[in-house]
Amino acid sequence: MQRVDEHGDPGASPAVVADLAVAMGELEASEHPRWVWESAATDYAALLGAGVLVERSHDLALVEAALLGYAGRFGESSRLAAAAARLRNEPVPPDEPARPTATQPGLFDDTTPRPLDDAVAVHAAQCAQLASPDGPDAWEPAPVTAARLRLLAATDSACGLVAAEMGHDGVPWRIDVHDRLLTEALGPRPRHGGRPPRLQALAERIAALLDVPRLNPDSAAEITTAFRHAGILLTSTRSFALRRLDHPAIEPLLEYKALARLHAAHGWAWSDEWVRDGRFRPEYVPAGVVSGRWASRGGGALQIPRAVRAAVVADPGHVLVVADARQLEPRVLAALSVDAGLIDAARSGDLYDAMATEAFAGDRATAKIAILSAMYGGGTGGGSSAVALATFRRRYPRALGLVEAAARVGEAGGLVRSVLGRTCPYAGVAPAGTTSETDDVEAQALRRSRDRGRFTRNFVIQASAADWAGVLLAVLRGRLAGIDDAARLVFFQHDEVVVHAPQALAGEVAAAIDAAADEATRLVFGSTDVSFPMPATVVPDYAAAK
DNA sequence: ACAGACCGCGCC
DNA sequence: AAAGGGCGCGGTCTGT
Repeated sequence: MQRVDEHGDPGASPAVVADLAVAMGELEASEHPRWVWESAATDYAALLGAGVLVERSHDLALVEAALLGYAGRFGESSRLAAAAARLRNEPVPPDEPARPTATQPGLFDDTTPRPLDDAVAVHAAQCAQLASPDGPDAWEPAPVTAARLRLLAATDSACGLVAAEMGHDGVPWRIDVHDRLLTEALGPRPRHGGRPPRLQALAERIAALLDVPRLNPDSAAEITTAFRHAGILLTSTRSFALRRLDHPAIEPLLEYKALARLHAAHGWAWSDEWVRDGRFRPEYVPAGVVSGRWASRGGGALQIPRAVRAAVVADPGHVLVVADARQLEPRVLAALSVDAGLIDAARSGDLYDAMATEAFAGDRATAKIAILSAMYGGGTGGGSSAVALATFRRRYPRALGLVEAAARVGEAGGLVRSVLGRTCPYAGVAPAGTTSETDDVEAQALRRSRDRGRFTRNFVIQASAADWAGVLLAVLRGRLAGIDDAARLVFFQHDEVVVHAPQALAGEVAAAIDAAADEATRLVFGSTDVSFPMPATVVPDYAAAK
């Protein structure tokens, strides 16, 4: 263990302790320092196992990743060993292949001496980079100051703590409720795998209606052939395309697809694999997505379908406090662009409603399409979304100007950053399937350029929204710790949090979420007129939240 | 037989 | 109605 100051300079010489978890627990209680470690994903997980919680950290791997991105150095390893080797101008050792966290050596079971000097050196270098950011030219929606980049580093580090704690605690999950939901939808669980009764019945009905014995509805090729024999040419077997067709097999096929999806992705096998002791325990990866959104490994944690959310039930005497930031991305666009009209709309609790009243003749759906098209790069065809986008351009010129500026930079091959300095990667190779032999080279280049523009256009918004959500999470974690250890974040999904808490604390938790949203807004956007409402509902189970 | 690409769909 | 951003995952299909 080594003490360092806020610039990363070491003070006294390293201390050797007999029991690291005990020593850290004592220091945490007496001094609540900012712990510097390679990665909460490995190091904090071990500490949590020993029952020690910490307040603050500096996550070398997460900060290294953010700083590498800021410097435009994508694809380089953010592991401590790699960062230390770069500092020493030595060859960078290859990353070990990813292993499940449980089997990774952490602070507590590594038999080799920890590279304490490496950690001290890399930390000091990161502090220096955070104090005077240095990176390639990039388009920024707001100047990325040292203060903003430091906030990004602190936020990613805090999110590392939240992710480790959520992974450790797990999401409350009632397998009996889950089983009941599945049985109601699919029929009883088949004993030896295979299709549940309702799926089998639907498959047979579809086969009969298309006159193809043993037709497999999961096979796009078989479905396409079967419909061709029935006189219908399919361009795709996606639900939205099928829905428009007129054939008696369509309705059971759509039903089959929905139920088959439930069975395959979140059915009994999923429950067997991912739920233990009444908790669903996925692994969260903070900033695992280029935009800084979280990713997850295993169990599809960020895609829990509405159909099974009733299985997320609070423990006896407890409740779930569920809150999502309403229309987060449009509000981020309003705050970044300082568009007077959009800021006006963002004063309202329902931004789309306000836009509709102001500019879309009261048509909320069209108002929503207009702003989503602006942020995602839609409305380029001649359809109704193009008309909506034209109205948006006229009424909210600065907002559209911001995303179009970001798109132009991307089309020209440049970099863009989020409000806190998260930086988009350079264009990679064209994804497979986006080229065809009939295209000439220029057409392919043009499409790549436009795809890139759509990506950077959205990146500015999505990544800045992820900045805000990360700060919210970091602030909320601190506020919850001030209420009671029993009030725990158990789920986070882009713009939504779920807190599991004793019933008596529900009101305090809801107030903490509200205050955390305000604080995040002030930290990220300063004194903006845009409000970021995050109303909480107190529910017994997740399905009751919306 | 196995690996990786592709598709489709759940979530935001 | 139409088709634009980001993911993870399971099934099929294809190439070796």
